[in-house]
Amino acid sequence: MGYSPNEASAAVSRCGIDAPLSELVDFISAAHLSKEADAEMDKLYFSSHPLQKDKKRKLPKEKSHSIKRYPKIERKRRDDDDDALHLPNPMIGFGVPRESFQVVSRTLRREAIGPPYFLYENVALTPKGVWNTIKSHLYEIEPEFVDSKFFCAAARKRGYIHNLPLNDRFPIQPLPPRSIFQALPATEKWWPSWDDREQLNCILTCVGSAQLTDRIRTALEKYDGVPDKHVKKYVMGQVKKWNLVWTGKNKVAPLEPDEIELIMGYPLYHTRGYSRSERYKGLGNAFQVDTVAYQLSVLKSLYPEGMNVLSLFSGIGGAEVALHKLGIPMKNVVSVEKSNVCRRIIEGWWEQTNQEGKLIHVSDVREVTDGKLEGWIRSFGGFDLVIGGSPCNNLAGGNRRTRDGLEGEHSSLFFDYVRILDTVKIIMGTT
DNA sequence: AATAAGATGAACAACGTT
DNA sequence: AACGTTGTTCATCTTATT
Repeated sequence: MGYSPNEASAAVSRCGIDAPLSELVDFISAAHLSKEADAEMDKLYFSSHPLQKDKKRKLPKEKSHSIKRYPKIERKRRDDDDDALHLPNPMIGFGVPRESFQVVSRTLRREAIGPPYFLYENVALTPKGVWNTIKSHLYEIEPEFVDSKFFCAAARKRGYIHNLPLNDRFPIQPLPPRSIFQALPATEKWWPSWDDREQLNCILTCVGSAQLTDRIRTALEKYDGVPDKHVKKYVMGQVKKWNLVWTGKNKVAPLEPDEIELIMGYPLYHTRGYSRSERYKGLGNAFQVDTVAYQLSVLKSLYPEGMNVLSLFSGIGGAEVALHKLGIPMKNVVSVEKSNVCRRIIEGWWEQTNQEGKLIHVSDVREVTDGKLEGWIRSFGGFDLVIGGSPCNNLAGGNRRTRDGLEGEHSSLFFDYVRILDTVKIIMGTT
């Protein structure tokens, strides 16, 4: 039962860090560079997506007499009491690398304009109305919904609200592998032809059980070649639900923590030294580094001397890692994180990467009082970036028990993010 | 006491059909 | 327009094991 150290180290060698890059996802190109920010926003969020339109157009045959190309959207626009946000499809936000569609400008309310810059993150698929509430507390800025499958080998649908510039974004180099085979080359020899996955589903905090692996193996061993239709369907359903990969004949297994570290954009062994449960939890709750870094990349030219960062709900330090990988120096970082395991992970990383800046740890957002903020701001000369994703526990689809919305026990800490951001802006005199 | 393992659906969007 | 189908999801809790 469980996974032996041998399996674990074998799993490390499954990772293809230096695998060459090639196109695997079939992108539809579209050249749109709009100067009309508002028109673009409207197109992006209140109508069908431009890429989707092109996709439709490229289909060989189309029933052109049909008026109902987007029945759902039409229905929504009529019915909804503006409590449902439109998720872009494909979920590429204001643009992703290697895709010509880009939104390069937008208009923000005066009180939303930085500095300080800020970036807020949470899961895209919340209960209805949540993102509208979040948006209403963050200067009515339109969320940017991005799926990390455009940056790495796993899906990760997230919403980001930020006041960052949009022009001249750039990704971390080298671009990470985006297919399963590139990210996990050793799985290819065991991969059945009838498993058509090219990318993984979202990395969660829990993994599939060994019993499930056994059940799937038993089901497959009855067959010599291709299994029956219903067995195939059962297996595909389970491997997708639990994000399993092929590690042997008729054998599937969950991803190893080391593999997840690389897919999520962290250094290998970023979370090493802690229990598997802690590693899965920390990584499952984390930023996908490349995705966030793409949005933060515009700060590099603005802060060549480095930044003062207020990192809320830091987790395993996704924001810090992203800035570091972008080559943006950190002068002072105030990192707020409840879990002491996560705090130690950040501290370890801070040491290992020889950071010259100063790291200050706070264990609870409620300890971040006006007075503390005032002290830091006086000492540093202000925060340049306030970044963080508040707890998603009560919003996430995987939560069977307490998915009770933004007012839930943990997710309501969002309002502390708002409180702290507001206070920082007031003290810095930008409102 | 810490850790691992296993069991536990529903909400919601996307897509298809009628 | 309406309705059914398919698919995805930063989790929580209890129990067993170390």
